Formats: sequence, C-alpha cells, structure tokens
Amino acid sequence: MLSYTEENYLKTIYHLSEGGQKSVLTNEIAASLLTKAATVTDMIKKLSQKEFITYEKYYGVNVTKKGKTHALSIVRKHRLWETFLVEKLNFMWDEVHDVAEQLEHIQSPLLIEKLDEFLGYPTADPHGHPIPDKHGKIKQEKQIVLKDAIIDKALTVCAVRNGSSSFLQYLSKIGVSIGVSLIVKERIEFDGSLEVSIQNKKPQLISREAAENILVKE
Amino acid sequence: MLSYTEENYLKTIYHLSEGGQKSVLTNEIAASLLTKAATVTDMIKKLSQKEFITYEKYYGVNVTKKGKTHALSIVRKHRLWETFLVEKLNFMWDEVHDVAEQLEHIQSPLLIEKLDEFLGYPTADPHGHPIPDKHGKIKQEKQIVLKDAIIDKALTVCAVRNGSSSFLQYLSKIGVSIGVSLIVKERIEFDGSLEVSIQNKKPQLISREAAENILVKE
DNA sequence: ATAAAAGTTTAGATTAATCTAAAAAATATT
DNA sequence: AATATTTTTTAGATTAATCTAAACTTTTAT
Ligand SMILES: [Mn+2]
Ligand SMILES: [Mn+2]
Ligand SMILES: [Mn+2]
Ligand SMILES: [Mn+2]
Repeated sequence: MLSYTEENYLKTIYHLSEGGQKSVLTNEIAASLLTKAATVTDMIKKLSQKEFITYEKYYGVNVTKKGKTHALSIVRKHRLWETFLVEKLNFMWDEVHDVAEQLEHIQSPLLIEKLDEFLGYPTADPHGHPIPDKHGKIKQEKQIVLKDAIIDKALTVCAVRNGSSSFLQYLSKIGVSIGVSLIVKERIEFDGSLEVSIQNKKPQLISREAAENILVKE
Repeated sequence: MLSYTEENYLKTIYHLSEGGQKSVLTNEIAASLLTKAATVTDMIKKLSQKEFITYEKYYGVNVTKKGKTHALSIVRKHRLWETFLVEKLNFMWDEVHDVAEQLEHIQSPLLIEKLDEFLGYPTADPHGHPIPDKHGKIKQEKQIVLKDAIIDKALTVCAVRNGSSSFLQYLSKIGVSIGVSLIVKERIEFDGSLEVSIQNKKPQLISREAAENILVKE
C-alpha cells in the first residue's frame, strides 16, 4: 500500500501532529526527516492524493482518519519490536531505535499478532511510550513533565520524551529508568535545574534540559 | 552497502550458482526473480561493478569471494528469522518464507548476533536448510534425494528442496516433517512414484515430483 | 502600507529500478 | 556453411525519491 518512504513521512507527520491541533508545516517535516522542503512538498502531494493527509497549499497538512489508522499501525509495530529487542534479546534501551526504524516496515499482520502475543500484550515500550493495540487504541496514563513536578512529592518515572542514545545513556548512568521512584527536593531558580533524589538516594542535580525530557506520574 | 533489490539479486545468483560450477545465465535470474532479462542485465552490471560478481557478456555471471560472503550473510539472516518465526512465534513451516524474505534485509549485526544466541545457535532452519554461522561456515550433512533412496532402508527426513506453501502443506498432511522416519517399500516403474512407510505406518504413495523434493539421510 | 524576510512551491536534474522494442551475439538446425 | 532460433544486450521510456535554484506566498518589520 505505502512504500517504506511514504510510511516514514506519514509516521513523522502523525508524531508532529500529536498533541496540538495546528497543521504540520513543510519545514517541520523536512527538519524531522533531514530532507529538503521541496522533497517534502512532493511527498505531501502523494500522501494527500492517497488521502492519508489533507493539504492546504502554504498552510500545512493534517492527518486524516485513514492516515491516523495507518500511522498508529506503524507506531505499534515500532514499539512492539523495541519491546522484543529489550525483553527478549537483551538490548539496552538506547540501542533499539534504529533497528525498530527498519523493523516497523515489515508487512505481515500475522507476524505482529504473534509477536504481540509472544510479548504478553505489552502496553508500553522500553521508553515508556504507549503501544497502540491492534485497533489503534492507546492506553494513555496521565503523566507530568519532571520539570513541572511538585517539590517533595513521591513520583515514578513513566517515560522519556527523547530517545537519543546520549540521553538514554546519561539516564542509565544517573540511575533513571522506567519505574524508578523520584522526589524533587529543590528547584534552582537560576537555571531551572532540579535537585532530585533517585530511589531515595542522596539528591543530585538534573539539568532543566534533562528534566524536560523525563515524564513522571504521581 | 547494497540496496534491498541488489541483495535479492545477489542472493538469487548465489543460490543458482550453488552446486554446479557453471556460470549463472541472465534468463535464469530473470525467471527466478520474475523480472525481465533487460532488467537483469542492468543489475548484473551494477553488481559486477561493485565486485560482488564477475560478468562475461553473453556468458553469464559468477559470484566472487566478496559476493559469496555477502550472500551467505543474507541466507543466514533469512534462515535465522525463519527459525525464530517457527520456534518462538509458532508459525507453521509453510508460513515463514515471505516474511523472512523481508526480514533478511534488516541491517544490524548486533540484532543477528543476539537473535542467534536467543535461538541457541541453530544449525538448520525449519525446512532443514543449513544456517551459515557468523563466519559464513555451513555445516552440511550428507543427504540423499528421496527419489534415489534405496528400498527398505531406514531413512530420516532432513530437508525439503521446495519451500512453497502448497508443497509444505501437502507434506504436513501426509505426515512428513523434518526428523520423521521413512522407509521406501517399492518404486513404481511406470511413473516413478514411491510407496513409502512414514513413521512405520501403512505405506502410501508419494509422486516422483514430491520424492524429488524431499531430502533424507540414512 | 511597503519592503524585507521567511517559508513554500515549482521547474528542472539526477539516480535506482523497472519495462518494451530493437539490435546484436551465440547456439541450433538444416 | 548458411540460415533460423534463442538468448542477451542496448536504446529509449517511465516512476519513485531526491536535490538545487528560481519563483511565488505569507509573515514580519519598518
Ligand atoms: Mn522507519
Ligand atoms: Mn520507543
Ligand atoms: Mn528478500
Ligand atoms: Mn527455509
């Protein structure tokens, strides 16, 4: 139905549209995919012609119902594969993204059904991101950005917003992973960094930058 | 290094060159890949330019050392994935080929290392085909085509030569799978079909066509 | 309200993979 | 040995994905 490349564009557009209801702009897509605006314009035309997105010239694109369904199936595959790599093959959580980027394009509904079953129908991937079920339904927990958390309240890490190796390796180093308990002890006015106790250990500083990329629940 | 398409051509050329030492001809490749001779000629030029094969105009191609190494790594991936699908995800042996055809192109040496370990370093895939190790070494058992087997000798099925669903489903139906014991009771002169006892049960007829596609050992 | 800047689209090329039809070479047949 | 047949290659198109440069629209700043 869609080529490998078209799928990557659709998934990216879907992710850029998540949350806000503004249209997704050509340059945003180009930046995400490390490609050029002219290339994006061409692809946009193709995807809108196929009715995965709607497109208003100069004003950006929106994902259609059909587009969202397909995008969610790609996201589902990506996250199930990431889960497989970590749970079954003992990958580190910072090693899985690039491989899943390829595996998400494998076409076989039976494979995904059976993989899901083999993994015990997981609802979140190794980064805490929700895995859509086979109908595209996402079980979303209420989560807060660590940066905005209340002082002295017991929190649990539930996801990361950034899947880069450097960030994930940094988190591993300071002892942060999904499910770990945190308490914010102090917010430093000057640079927005936080003093955080991880698993009730001696508080340590986490930069504002990092705190913006850690999601927690109460 | 090689595109998805180039890998498919290289693997096909490698398989066509297995056994014999004759050059592989343009039309053979075209037939295997359901493509046209003109397309094959172009691809041959590309692969020989990259030194995966040598090419003598009008006389066909041969796989180089470098080409064989790469082809074996694709075959290794294909067969490891097939093994995974059957052993871990409970696919039937006739359902795995098309998915493995896609999975064999995933690029990640780490993934294959870990998959191999997860599967316990298997030496044969669900069809009895040998899985090259990470150095490309194949552990090949001596095997006989059932058609040529000696009458009344105890045999064990070790591989199939044809991976088509229809053939594999037929085999499942008559109770033939890898490891099953067979005894050829009689060879029918007229059409070359064989009367075979499967797992010591009442002998039944197997066509010459089928007997040419079953490999056994003593 | 203009003019400048920023963002987007169009025009024109390029590369990979494919095809059909024509030309060329090798093989088989008389 | 000459001719016919088969096989292979070349020539010329097409489609997908990409790029640069130029043209056009929208937004921002004077
Ligand atoms: Mn991808
Ligand atoms: Mn993830
Ligand atoms: Mn393949
Ligand atoms: Mn196989």
